[in-house]
Amino acid sequence: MITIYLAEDQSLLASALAQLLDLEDDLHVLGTAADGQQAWLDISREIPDIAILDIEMPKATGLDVADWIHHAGLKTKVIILTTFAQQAYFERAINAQVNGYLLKDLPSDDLVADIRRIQGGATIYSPELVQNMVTASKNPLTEREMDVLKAAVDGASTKEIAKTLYLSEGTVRNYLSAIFSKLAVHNRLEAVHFAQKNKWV
Amino acid sequence: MITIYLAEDQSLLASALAQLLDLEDDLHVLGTAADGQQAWLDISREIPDIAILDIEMPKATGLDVADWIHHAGLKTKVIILTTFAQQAYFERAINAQVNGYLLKDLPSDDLVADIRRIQGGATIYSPELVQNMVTASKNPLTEREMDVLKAAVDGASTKEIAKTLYLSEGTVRNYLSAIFSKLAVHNRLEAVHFAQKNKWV
DNA sequence: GAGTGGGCATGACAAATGTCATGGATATCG
DNA sequence: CGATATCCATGACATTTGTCATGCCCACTC
Repeated sequence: MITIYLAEDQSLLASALAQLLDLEDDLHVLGTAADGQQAWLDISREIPDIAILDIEMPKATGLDVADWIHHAGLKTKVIILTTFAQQAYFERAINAQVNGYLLKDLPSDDLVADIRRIQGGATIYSPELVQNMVTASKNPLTEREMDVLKAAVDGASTKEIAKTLYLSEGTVRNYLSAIFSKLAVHNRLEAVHFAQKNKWV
Repeated sequence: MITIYLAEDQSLLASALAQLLDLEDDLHVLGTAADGQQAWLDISREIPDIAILDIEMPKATGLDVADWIHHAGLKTKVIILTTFAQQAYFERAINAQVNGYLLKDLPSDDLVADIRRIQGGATIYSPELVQNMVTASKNPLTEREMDVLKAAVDGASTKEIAKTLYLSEGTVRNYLSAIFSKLAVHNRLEAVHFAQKNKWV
């Protein structure tokens, strides 16, 4: 019997999936949570065979929980189950040594099959993501440039950015100009769009 | 026996939900689709008792399909099932006279119960949304202002906007200024954020 | 150690953006 | 009808934003 813990903040999916998995003879859902904190509390106490974690959840993300499980040395195998193929997320998940990274864009039968294979020792990454890893546009911005860009996404003025980062206004404008140049755009709005599209922010 | 058609582009949720609903003695899932076009083709041919439609799908949204069902005068009852409580979506759904508007943030057992009640003639709107309808911020922008704002969201310069809308640059700047004033912001980036948050664009 | 390249920081200057006052057209109300 | 209000459109002006040349510091290479 494979014991499973499910953390997913969209109630409909969580409850549907929990019921469905429980119908399988060899699977048993120990519990579910709608936020990362609760998930970690339960997982660390019950030590399920498999933890299926959504990424975007209140209080703590699935990646946070994956880190904690990894650092605590639990035997629980971790499956990240998320909506989109986000490079940054994926890289972090690999570092946390998750056993599976699957997209919600797969049929539930496949998920069941993957759970069994992962329990058997396999590591399964969604093919789309592995492919992406090669082609994905690397972020060409320096750390400081990212600081400035992050400070600018919400529409803060040069003056405000300068104040929060303890820079002169000219410096802030210069960073932004460098960012535009690297991203091949010509104003903040376009730069923010670009960054958001690539999930840098 | 209540026949159901399910349109949902997230495969995992679609397949999980389909299996789950089918387990109920009095429910039967005729079919599923991952895009609006396919959903309409099937629904118009098979005329299920209930169509459960996600909103954001490829090719045609669930709201498009709801409109078509309404105008074709099918007996099929429509349930919109979506993630977030978006006022604009909700209003359009009401105009299409949908029989239910539910959020994915509810347990699957509740969904099953709501399906039965709707088949029995009830109309069920998510309480969050009805409440929102009262407090929701109405869009204070004029038609022309919206034109300008839409032209500006992708980072177009004043000159570009002026050209596409056949206005002088001064006029474009003036519209933007009026927009900022009405939205209580001070630059394009903030205005775009505001508009996107309220789903005006 | 000299030379090279990259990141960090700045100020001067040019270009784009935001604000304001104004005028015409149209609709509403007493 | 006149008074009032709203939307559309514009140009003048002030402010903010974007570009460029420059200098410093550090790491790497020859």
